[in-house]
Amino acid sequence: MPLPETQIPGRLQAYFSERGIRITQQRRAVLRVIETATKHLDASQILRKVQRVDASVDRSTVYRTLQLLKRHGLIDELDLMHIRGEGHYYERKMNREHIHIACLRCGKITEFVTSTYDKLKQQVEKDCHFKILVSRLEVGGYCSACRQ
Amino acid sequence: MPLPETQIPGRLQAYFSERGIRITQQRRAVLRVIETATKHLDASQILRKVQRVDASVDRSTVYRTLQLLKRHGLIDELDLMHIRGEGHYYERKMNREHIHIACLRCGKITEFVTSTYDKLKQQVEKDCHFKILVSRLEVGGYCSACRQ
DNA sequence: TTTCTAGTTGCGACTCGGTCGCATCTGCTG
DNA sequence: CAGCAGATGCGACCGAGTCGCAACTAGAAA
Repeated sequence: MPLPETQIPGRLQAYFSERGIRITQQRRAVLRVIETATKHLDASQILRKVQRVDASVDRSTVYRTLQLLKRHGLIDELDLMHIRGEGHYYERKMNREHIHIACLRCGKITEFVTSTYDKLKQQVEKDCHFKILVSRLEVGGYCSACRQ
Repeated sequence: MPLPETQIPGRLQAYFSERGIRITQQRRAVLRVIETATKHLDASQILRKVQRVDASVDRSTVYRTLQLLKRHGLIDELDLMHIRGEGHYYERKMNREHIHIACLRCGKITEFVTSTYDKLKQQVEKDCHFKILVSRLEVGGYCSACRQ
């Protein structure tokens, strides 16, 4: 019998409890929003979604949780070429790093995975004697629809 | 690995006068600072350097000039993995796009040019039917010195 | 050389993303 | 179930960047 959905700890929550990081109601809500997000969210969007579950959650709690996740390498921070505003977008860290392709006209974000990216990072590590922990490749331009 | 200084001084100003963009004392000072910079500067560093020449230049003039340069594709805007603060860094657009490698411990920024990067961008254009105008690849990790 | 004006500037007020200090509260372990 | 380290909410704060407006100026035209 599977547990009811609210009791299934997500991957992020599992990571927290394994490491003895305290899981609070507020954190659980933030993690849930990030885990179930279908697109890139910025901090204020995350806050709004969290507050639909628990209206008392504060901005700073969301920011602090995002910092925590970033420090543990569980989320990636994106700029998305500053298409809308100056803030950052967040997404769960995926198994495979991918390229973010942002259309400067319609604002659509596409993700693209290719082994060439992995090769490029390997080359940087070798040629520059550098240990890569995070990388971010963002591309801006016009998608095929907008070029018509 | 650092790029050679191949830029002819005054190119930005030349671009302006060719296009009939008004050249003011303030703009001249900002362009000069950007053209003679030996490292990546953020807006407030540019302002400080400009004010050493003309103390009356205002923040907003620097920001407006940076916007102008960005719009004309004459400078690149960098995040540099937010090593110090949230602001942006600027550099003259080079002939060849390069990767920015930021050491998360000592803060050193290295630039790296490779044809693999060009190939990767070509692949994105082809596979995603996307016209790339700007791209930004930033890498964070530990340099060889900091790993000792 | 002087005149004229569209474009630029300085200023101050503002927005917005993000941080911090502090009093209060709460997961968690014993 | 008690104790407390660590998390939260709140409000003040910070720094980056923007904007409206009156004053100024580069540079074309006379």
